[in-house]
Amino acid sequence: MRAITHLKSLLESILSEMGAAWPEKASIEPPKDKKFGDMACNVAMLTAGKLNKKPRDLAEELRAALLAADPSLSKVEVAGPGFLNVTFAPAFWHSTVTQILGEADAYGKQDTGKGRKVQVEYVSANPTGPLHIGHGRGAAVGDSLARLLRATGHEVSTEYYINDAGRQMRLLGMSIWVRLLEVLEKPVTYPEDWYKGGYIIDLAREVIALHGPSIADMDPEKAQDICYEYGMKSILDGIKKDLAEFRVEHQVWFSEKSLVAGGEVESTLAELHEKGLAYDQEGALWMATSRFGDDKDRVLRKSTGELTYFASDIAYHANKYRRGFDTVVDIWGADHHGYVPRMKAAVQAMGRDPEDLKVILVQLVNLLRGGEQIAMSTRAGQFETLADVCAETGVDAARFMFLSRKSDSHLDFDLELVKQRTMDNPVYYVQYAHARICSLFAKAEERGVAMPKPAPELLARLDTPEDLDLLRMLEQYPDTLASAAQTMSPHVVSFYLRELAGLLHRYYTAHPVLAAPDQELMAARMLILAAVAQVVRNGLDLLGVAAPEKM
RNA sequence: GCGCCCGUAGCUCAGCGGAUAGAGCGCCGGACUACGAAUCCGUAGGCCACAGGUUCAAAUCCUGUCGGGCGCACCA
Repeated sequence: MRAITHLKSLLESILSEMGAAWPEKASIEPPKDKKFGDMACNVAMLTAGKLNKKPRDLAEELRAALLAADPSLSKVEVAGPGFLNVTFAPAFWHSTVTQILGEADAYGKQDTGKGRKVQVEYVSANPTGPLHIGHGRGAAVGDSLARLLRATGHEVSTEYYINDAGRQMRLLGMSIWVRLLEVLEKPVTYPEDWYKGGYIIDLAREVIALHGPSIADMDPEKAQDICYEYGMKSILDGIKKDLAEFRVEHQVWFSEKSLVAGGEVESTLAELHEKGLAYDQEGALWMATSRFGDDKDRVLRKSTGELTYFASDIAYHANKYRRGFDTVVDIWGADHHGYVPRMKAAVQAMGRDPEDLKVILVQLVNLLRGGEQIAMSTRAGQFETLADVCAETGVDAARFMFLSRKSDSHLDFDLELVKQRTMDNPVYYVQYAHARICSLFAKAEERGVAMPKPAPELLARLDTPEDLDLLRMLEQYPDTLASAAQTMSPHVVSFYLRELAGLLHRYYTAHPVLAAPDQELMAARMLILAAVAQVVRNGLDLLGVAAPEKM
């Protein structure tokens, strides 16, 4: 981070003296190949035209100016069509160790969000059954994203929307009721589309235990209400427990019912009417979403008089903005992608920029065991639920797996692989890096070696290629965090950690620490390892994965 | 039929305007009388689905084709 911002400000001031501004598209980034130095910049190619110069000539001028401006640049070269390849003096990199150890848990945090209020709504599964593994992925992504946004200076609130009104809930009540009658050996007529899972039978038994068998003789509608109330509460409790177990916290649990009861849906519809964005046709109430780029208009209230989910979703989002959020992030299953245009339309109808709503689509998870696909359909396979999966693989492994892919690509989740404690399984590779360092420090303590204080003379001993690779990587951590937050992609962090862990393991085999040739070198190496451990810890924390000291 | 996402090493995936396309696994061959071998080192493996275009520069952007997934209800 420092390297980039530092270089950029140098170049900006040089360019402004030449009468050119920093072009938006200009980039400063570590080149793929180390032989091109620490940082490569393409600004000469992009501004040469404006200054009426050849890219390489401009690059040469910038090179000279850079070297004159800052002694911490040890080398600047012009390469290829006009790249500036910059190398920093080792002391520059050494100082990142001091910075990391000084900032500790705060290293990498930044205020790019400038306190923007962001809400992340995720999971929000209908309380009609336990969470399955697909919800787990959404939970991991949402939770990690919230951590990422907090670490970059956003004011984040996390939320779970409970669909406790409408048809699905009636179906839940009916399903329990039907099972209840079965259990009591009463005549049953089966409704359409009911929930057939085994847990429904358990719920039915519990209702019987609570209210007695006489419930079967009650007015069915009343009985179903009881069933629904009990079932929803019980299932929701289960969901909360599973999420807590998965280290996922929602600060707000928002009830759809409360929205309806509070009249917010009606008032939202009235507002749309006033704005001329809602109209009646064929006995239904429609919203003119097609005016905002949707394929067609959508129904708000069916001709039966029933509200659609879309209607309450609009009211819900209006409510979110009323609460003062600048940006609202919704995390949905990818099968809902067709819903995005209408929701964006609704946001615009509220007079908002469609960008104020960010929808992250999470692809469904393909659950495997040893390469064989496990059916995820209604038939309750024994490892289908999130809780069961976590019990088998552990929370760390499951979370890391979920966060190690782009969220919009399909994910193969192989139970055999995820629970394996080998290097096939990246979570242990990363955790091992941390544990390795910790156990080294434990050994040092045994031998009465104290953790040294960072000092430039000491750090100057870190001069091998492995040292510099590691230092550069450590310095890159804040940049990684920034780009992960900016693109809302937690997987960027997990890729970074794997790479950092790789460098650490290589370092570890290449350079003895406690057995270093002299005391000073030992101290210097302890410092760089302490910095690595700190960054691994910070990164894993963003993923909600533990950094164990022993494994 | 229309729309969205995706086709990158044998497998699972990064990279999404920049310089010779990367990682892990798997294969093959090496490294413990050194701080944890849950590790490391090395070899092999690619016309980045295909065809056009835009650009000084394309895996990356645009168009089309082919293949895979998902949506297209007065369902959620």
